Amino acid sequence: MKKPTIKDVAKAAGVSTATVSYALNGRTDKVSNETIERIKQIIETINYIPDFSARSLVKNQSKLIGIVIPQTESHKQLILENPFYSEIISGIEGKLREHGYHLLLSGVNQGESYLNLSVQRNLDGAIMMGIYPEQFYDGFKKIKIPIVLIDSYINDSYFKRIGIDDEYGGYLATKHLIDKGHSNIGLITGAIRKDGVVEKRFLGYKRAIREANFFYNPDYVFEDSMSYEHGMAAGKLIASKHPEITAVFATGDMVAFGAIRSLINEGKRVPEDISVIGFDDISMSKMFIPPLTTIRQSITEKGAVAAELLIHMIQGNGEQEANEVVLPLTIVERATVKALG
Amino acid sequence: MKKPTIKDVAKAAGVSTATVSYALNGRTDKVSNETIERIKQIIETINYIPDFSARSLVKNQSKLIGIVIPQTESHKQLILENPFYSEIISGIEGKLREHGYHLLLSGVNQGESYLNLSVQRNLDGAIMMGIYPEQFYDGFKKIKIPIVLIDSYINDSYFKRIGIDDEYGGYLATKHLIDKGHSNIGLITGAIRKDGVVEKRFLGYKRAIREANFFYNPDYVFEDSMSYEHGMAAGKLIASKHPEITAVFATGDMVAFGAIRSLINEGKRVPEDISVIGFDDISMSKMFIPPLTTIRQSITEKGAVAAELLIHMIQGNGEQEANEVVLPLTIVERATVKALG
DNA sequence: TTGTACGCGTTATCAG
DNA sequence: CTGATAACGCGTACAA
Repeated sequence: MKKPTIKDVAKAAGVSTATVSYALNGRTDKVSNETIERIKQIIETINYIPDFSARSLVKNQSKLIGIVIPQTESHKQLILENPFYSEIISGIEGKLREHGYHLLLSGVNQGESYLNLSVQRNLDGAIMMGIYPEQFYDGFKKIKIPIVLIDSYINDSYFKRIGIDDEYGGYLATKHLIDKGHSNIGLITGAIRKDGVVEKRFLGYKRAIREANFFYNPDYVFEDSMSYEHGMAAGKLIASKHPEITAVFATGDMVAFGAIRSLINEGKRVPEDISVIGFDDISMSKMFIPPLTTIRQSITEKGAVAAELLIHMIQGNGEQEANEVVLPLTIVERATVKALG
Repeated sequence: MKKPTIKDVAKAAGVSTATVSYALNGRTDKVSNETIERIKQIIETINYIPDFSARSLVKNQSKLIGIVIPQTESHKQLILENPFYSEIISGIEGKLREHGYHLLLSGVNQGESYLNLSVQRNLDGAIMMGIYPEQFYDGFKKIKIPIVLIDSYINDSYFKRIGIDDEYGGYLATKHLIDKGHSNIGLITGAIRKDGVVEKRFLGYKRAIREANFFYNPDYVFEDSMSYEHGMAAGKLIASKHPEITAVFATGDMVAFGAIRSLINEGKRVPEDISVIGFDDISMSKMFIPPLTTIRQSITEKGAVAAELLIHMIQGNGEQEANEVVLPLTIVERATVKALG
């Protein structure tokens, strides 16, 4: 048997579909309480479940939220291998569900646009991570979909933002190394792009260096991608070409893992010979051996707050709220940084 | 301006909506090629994008696939912290998208059922990981939603299954340790439940032990949850109470990480004092220090194949295909197992 | 409370 | 053979 519709309920209850609809939506002004009770009974027994497609069509809201995350080069796969993203998604999904929304997780094929998806599926909103070409943002503005940006420094009041003070984080990490007596401090980082988080962390690094009256040496920054592999490559370079470097700030934990690995491969001990500090505190960081000293941000909370902001925007309570939420940062000292001398 | 509908296209093209619909679906038997061309032009210029909700309503297919993954106790959050799940989701999403489907990622609130979601959203199919109460499976059968089970030993021809030979994997891991000269081999594992993957791995462990004519000692199996924390706890126990154990088989890589960590904390060296072998080969395993020796399965492929199976079922080509796909297993020797003596 | 038009796209039926 | 008309799927909300 096919699934029951609102008509079946109406028929069984001996009322009109309108009444059922009102009852369902708790419009006590439209239907008497007794009728509501009776209808609820019937819904129970025949096991009626409203169809979201139909609802979406008439109410023009899908209760569906999209999430835009970077993809692999080939655009074939999401980079969920990076635990940072999966943790944040966890946070988003939980909060969304709490408010009756669902999460549509999709990458985008070559050439196509996420905008298409948003329109097709009638997304009520979307959460974006990473930075993209400007036209990408413009597209969303044009179709008026509420957007929350995670870790973005795009300054446009159309979007709400949630992030951390990356510059301060970079400063904090570097300062920590300096306080421990290090002066030749390497930076291993993903691509430094304008308005990206990495740029800010880099800026913080430089500020700490300058503040300590050290010489900022561009040769000490190893910039490529935010990946384990790049960490490996940079670590190797440092071990072989820059033995004077005694400490490294990796702008992401995964990068730090790679660096530590190759440093050890090259015969260095961490932290005895060289200290490493990471950034993010993904769940793996405390499990790593040695446990990673890093700048902690609450990743799951970031996701949850992003979801909350978005829901407020969707429900129209967006104005009375801050355009930007900045989450706190702390340093968590574990076992990869050692005081010098 | 609001988004263009099929009517707008029809008006602009001077044809009926039916014609536009036919053109869109490439029904060359219904519309002349020229008309199709002209309509396509117009669609381009006014930027028309069909609405999936409307489509879903009439075609009764949503192009939406659900995915059921275990949740944390509180039912608040998905366990995406375990990279195993995120990697598999990566694989699923990529393949789904390739075929024009999208992924709905949702946990389930306390008391509610995933069935509700499936009906509401008109899911075309779902992929399930983990094992659940029987009624859960029955529900899906009742509403006739195609389901692919990942890592399940539920034997019911209604479902297609994708997995590995877990018993063999458990055997392989244990045998490897035995071949390296170990005889007192501990097992650290998640809950051993009937028809679960863990049970099979456990069985493989026992088979290898018996085959080698060793004594199977129940005291050597540390069963709790498939978590880093349990690995830690078990490792500590082994170090303190069972110094005679020289090798450990952890039925999941995360568990192995935890075990190694506490073993080291307790002053043991891995692998010099005690060997550890894991299971799964999540991407983190090769990054771990020391790199984890483990039983490798292609997690991403598992997801991709699951998606493919499901799509075939949905498209009705399910019968001509195997009910079960078993992916290969290999042992990857890294640095946590050492030959004895 | 109810009848019903409506939202959007599909498709069976009918006409040119 | 090309194209139009109209009913339909499901739930909502306005006018009565």
